[in-house]
Amino acid sequence: MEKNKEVARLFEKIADMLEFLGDNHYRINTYRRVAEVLSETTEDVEELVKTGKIHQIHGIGESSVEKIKEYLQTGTVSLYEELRQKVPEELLELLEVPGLGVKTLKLAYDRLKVKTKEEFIRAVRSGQLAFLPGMGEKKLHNILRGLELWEKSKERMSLLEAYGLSKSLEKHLESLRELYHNLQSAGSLRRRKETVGDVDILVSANRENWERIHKYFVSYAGVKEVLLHGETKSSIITQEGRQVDLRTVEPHQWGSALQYFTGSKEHNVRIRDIARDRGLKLSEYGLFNVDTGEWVAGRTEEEVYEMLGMEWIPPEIRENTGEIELALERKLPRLVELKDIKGDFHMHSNWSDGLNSLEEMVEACYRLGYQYMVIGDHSQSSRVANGLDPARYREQFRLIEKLREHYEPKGFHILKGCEVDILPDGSLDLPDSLLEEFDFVVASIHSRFNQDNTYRILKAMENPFVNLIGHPTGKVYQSREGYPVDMDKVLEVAKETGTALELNTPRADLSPENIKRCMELGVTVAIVTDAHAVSHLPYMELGVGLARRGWAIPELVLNTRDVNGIREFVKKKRRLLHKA
DNA sequence: GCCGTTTTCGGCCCGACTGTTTTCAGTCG
Repeated sequence: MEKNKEVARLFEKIADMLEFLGDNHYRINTYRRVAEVLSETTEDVEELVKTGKIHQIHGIGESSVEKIKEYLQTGTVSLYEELRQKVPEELLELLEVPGLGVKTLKLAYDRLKVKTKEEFIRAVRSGQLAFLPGMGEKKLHNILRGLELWEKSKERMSLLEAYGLSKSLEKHLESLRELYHNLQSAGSLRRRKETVGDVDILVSANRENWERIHKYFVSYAGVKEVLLHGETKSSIITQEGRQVDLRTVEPHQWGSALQYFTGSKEHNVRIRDIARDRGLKLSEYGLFNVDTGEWVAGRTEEEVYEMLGMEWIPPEIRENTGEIELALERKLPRLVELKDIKGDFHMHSNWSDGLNSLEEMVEACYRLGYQYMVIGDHSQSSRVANGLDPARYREQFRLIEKLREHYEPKGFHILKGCEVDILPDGSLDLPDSLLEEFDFVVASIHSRFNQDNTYRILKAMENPFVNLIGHPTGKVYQSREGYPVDMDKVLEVAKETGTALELNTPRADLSPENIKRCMELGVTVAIVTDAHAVSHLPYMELGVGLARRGWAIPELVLNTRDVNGIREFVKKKRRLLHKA
């Protein structure tokens, strides 16, 4: 799928360049749309061209197909080459900076003759930019802050990016399957941290195969630079500037190495202390008797923890925040697992701002083995997201009812739902008379992110038809801090009203601390993917990991209930609030 | 540039928010 990303990146660049030149924005938007479709599709672009299926994809027209073909044949597109002559390509990379747009870059280019990222940053820091029309003190300050955020975000990647990258490399290594015993990503990715520095892939194999494995690893298509190429360790930098390390160990070292490279550092320091107290020494090569130097354990992680007198500890909670004490007493709670998950509550179709049709989303959820799904397209006030008005929801109901005839007999349930906007005054974007007809309602804030929004959330939870508060803190990783919100009050009212709080996987906006508090107070959490395409649905695995970091137990995770349990959850709140 | 049960032209990307302004421009979702 590297080719899909390459072509998508190229179309994205063309769009940016056209925008810089002030081209027709509908045309620009088309290029962006093609890029999006290509990067989200699950099929290989070369295959799509070969079979001619590319012509059937909505949003990709004749002109785009020609450019894709040209790229696949020649490695570039003539329009792109032409644009490069007219546009300072490197400068446009700064469009990633929050608060910086094409107009500001153009202004600096025209007036200050700024052509590179370096030159632009220098112009901002030296105050030169301030002399340009429309540039006040605050604007300059915001650009500086944006630059800081941008530079910081380049240091670490989001969990989603790291996950995608590791999957891609795992797939690459898959063709050597007969050469190794085990393969797994370790480090903060395995611990499901919100941000990941670099991806660590660990492989156990017989020593004679190591050389071939490393050689093949560095031949990955997305490599920009090979930092290190050895027999036990190799490091590459990808086109996106991300580092991936590969380490090889012998099969009998697998468990101790996985334990060692998973961390966290704090957890491992404590674990090694415990080993020392028992006359043992723990390293990535195994657990050894200090006196005799004899190898004691290391084949599996379970074996290592067992020899240290404790039960196996899930990677997501290895932070030395109490998990070791509980493991020694063998009193760790059973955390929620992917296999407990019976459905997803928040996703979009192309009825609003999703990429795939409702039919495609339904089929994909069915194939994931879920028992149910909730479609949750945006409501009318989200105009950019093509939100639905009551009439279109009712039209969607009819389609859902039709699809049910096919899926219900298979034991798969399609629940009518929506993601209704919580308006500035805390009221909802849809009338109660319509909300009542949904099987499940998600309510979210999509405006006024800079103010305290506690009152809006509380008011929405008081509505008997609202079952889940979408992305309750408003945080979006690396681009938005989230609005101030009084979590104590939100948790209290969530508990009182029987409303669940959303752990939104791509945003990672319910922190492990907040999830822990939900667990302590008995507030139900729902893990959702907020999928805008079929390809996003498997992120559930990461959502479960994020929940586990907050020590989430199955009893308080809504997705572990069966469809009757969900209907009961909805009914219970309606009964409770109607009485009041 | 793409699309079409209003179909080969004309509509699609609108409105909030912020900041620099005195009536508007840039960014973002």
